Amino acid sequence: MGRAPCCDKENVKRGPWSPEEDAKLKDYIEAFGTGNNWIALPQKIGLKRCGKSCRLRWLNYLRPNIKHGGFSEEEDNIICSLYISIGSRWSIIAAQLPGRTDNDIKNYWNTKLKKKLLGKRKNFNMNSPSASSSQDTKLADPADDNSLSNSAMERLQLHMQLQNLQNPFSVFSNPAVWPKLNPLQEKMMQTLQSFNDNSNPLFQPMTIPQPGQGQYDQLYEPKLDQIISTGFEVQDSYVVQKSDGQQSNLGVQSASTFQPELDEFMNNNNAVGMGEFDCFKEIEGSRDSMMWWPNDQFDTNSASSNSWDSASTPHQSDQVYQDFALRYNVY
DNA sequence: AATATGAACAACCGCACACGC
DNA sequence: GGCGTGTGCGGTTGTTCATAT
Repeated sequence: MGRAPCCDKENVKRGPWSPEEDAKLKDYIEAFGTGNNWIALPQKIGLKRCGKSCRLRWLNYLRPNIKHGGFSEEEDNIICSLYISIGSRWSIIAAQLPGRTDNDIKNYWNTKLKKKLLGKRKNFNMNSPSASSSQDTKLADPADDNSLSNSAMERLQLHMQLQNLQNPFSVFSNPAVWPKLNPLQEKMMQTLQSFNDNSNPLFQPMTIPQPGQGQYDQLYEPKLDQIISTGFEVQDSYVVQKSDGQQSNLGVQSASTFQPELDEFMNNNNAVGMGEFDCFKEIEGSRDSMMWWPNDQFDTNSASSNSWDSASTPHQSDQVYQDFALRYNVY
């Protein structure tokens, strides 16, 4: 038996909200709050809307202090840095940008930032006749012009590097077969390599305690809560400013280390000499075949799914934490 | 001027988690 | 512990507007 629908779809209005509906919802919530029950709310105020729709409208549009459009360069950089680090965790990224919603950031990324970052697909298709013969390309559908990566290609490089560090027998352990990197990515790799010693916890993911273990509960869970909570904002240096005024350095080296290059990159400054990304040609379309996680964390039964598909992860919140822990010095 | 195409944004959908019973 | 329900989230679709042909 499937799950009961959250509302009677036949009798709820859909589509764009009218000013009158907005006013009703806004006035009520400002006066009485949501009552922790979105499903019942539309009935209370006489709106023929689904509760989920009301919630979305409030959170993304009507809520006070919401900013729309006009993303600053600084916000661009934060979004890009965090996307490279944690992927499409839009709610977490949004928590770093006061006044921005996850939906807004997601749309902004999909329509503008991604293109700004990766360049136009058509251009590098035209410029890379060899791409169709690369060994990885056969894994993609070359006719699928929408196969522009859903995750930043920079992330792919970082994950490949992690694969190498954790599985020396992996194909990714052979630099000779790696895609050619652009200068920014090369610097990322060099920096990551420099961390590759036993003293750096960044590359000891297998030592991370699991939920339920004392060390996890005492050290990691509270830290994760702290990271995910909205009570802080990111400074330029990625030092976390908590709501109580205290600062906590999360050590986001993978982001801050590359900030100058990222700034330059985002400004479309070609001083670093990358008009097109050779590595993107090489690995274009190979994302579906990539294992983004260490082998022992990857469910081979769902190998076709991407790394963010919860079906491939044993427990989403645990995976969120491990994702953070892999990239941030959360110790 | 009419039509096609693309960009931007709003809204919806379905899944998974949290939580109370 | 199992079940039902509300909520949060990310992916996707729909709509509108701008620009190109």
